[in-house]
Amino acid sequence: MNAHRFFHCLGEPTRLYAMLLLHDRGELCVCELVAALEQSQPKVSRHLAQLRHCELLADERRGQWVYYRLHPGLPAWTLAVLEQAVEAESAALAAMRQRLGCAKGLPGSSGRGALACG
Amino acid sequence: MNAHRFFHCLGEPTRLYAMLLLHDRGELCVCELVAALEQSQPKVSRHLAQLRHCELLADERRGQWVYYRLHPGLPAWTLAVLEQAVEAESAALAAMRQRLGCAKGLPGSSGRGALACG
DNA sequence: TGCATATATACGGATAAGCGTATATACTGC
DNA sequence: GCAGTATATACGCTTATCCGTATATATGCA
Repeated sequence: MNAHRFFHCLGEPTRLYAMLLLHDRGELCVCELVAALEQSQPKVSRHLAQLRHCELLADERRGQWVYYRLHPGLPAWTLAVLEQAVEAESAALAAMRQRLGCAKGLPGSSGRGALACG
Repeated sequence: MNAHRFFHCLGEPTRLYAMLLLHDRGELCVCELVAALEQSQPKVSRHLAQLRHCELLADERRGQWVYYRLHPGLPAWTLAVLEQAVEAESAALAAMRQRLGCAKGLPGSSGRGALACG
């Protein structure tokens, strides 16, 4: 894993936030990411594919859904970088977490802590 | 300082290595960076200007030379990221340090530890 | 089989990045 | 002023990046 390649991947907001969300939640399916990121499905899917090709993410199909997670082979320094980014982007991350909580009709969610959602 | 902007700046090898060298050495003039990075002067200068505009670097002219250093206003998390990158790029960094040591005819250097240079 | 949902990809076009070359600007010392 | 060194920028070009839209593929269920 090359440092400038890794940073290049994180240099685009949709990719960075997807990485941060997956670091935070362990795994998420594409439609959850689409909801949390508030971006179009093709756009999110394309960026996920790119992160997958760079081996920053791993995917697994489960029925109708494809779940993404951080690639298990990521070196420790990349995780340390992500944790710094979590700190730097805590506000944006909080908003995305809330959108995840509010996401309805997603696999396994019957309102996942969505008590405060309008 | 926005995380994806910062990562975007580090997503290009010349810029990343310039940042790492400056993190390592405190300050360097452009011709030292040109020597260490083994890239053309206009290329290095352009990337330094970009890092300056993004407020990742600060510059100071001293006579004929312009010295660059990490911008004093950089938030702590960016420095923590750079330190992770130092770890990831230690081999490349070692080679660049050696080229710096060997650089002759540079301001203030009469062969700065250049004993082992061919 | 046929339809709905989830996800991926192809296509075309706009914009941004990056580079080499040439040149401009700034400073030094004669 | 002039020559030499250091640095910055302009120009033209090529390639990469990113996006919306449309469509293809995969799965589940009636």
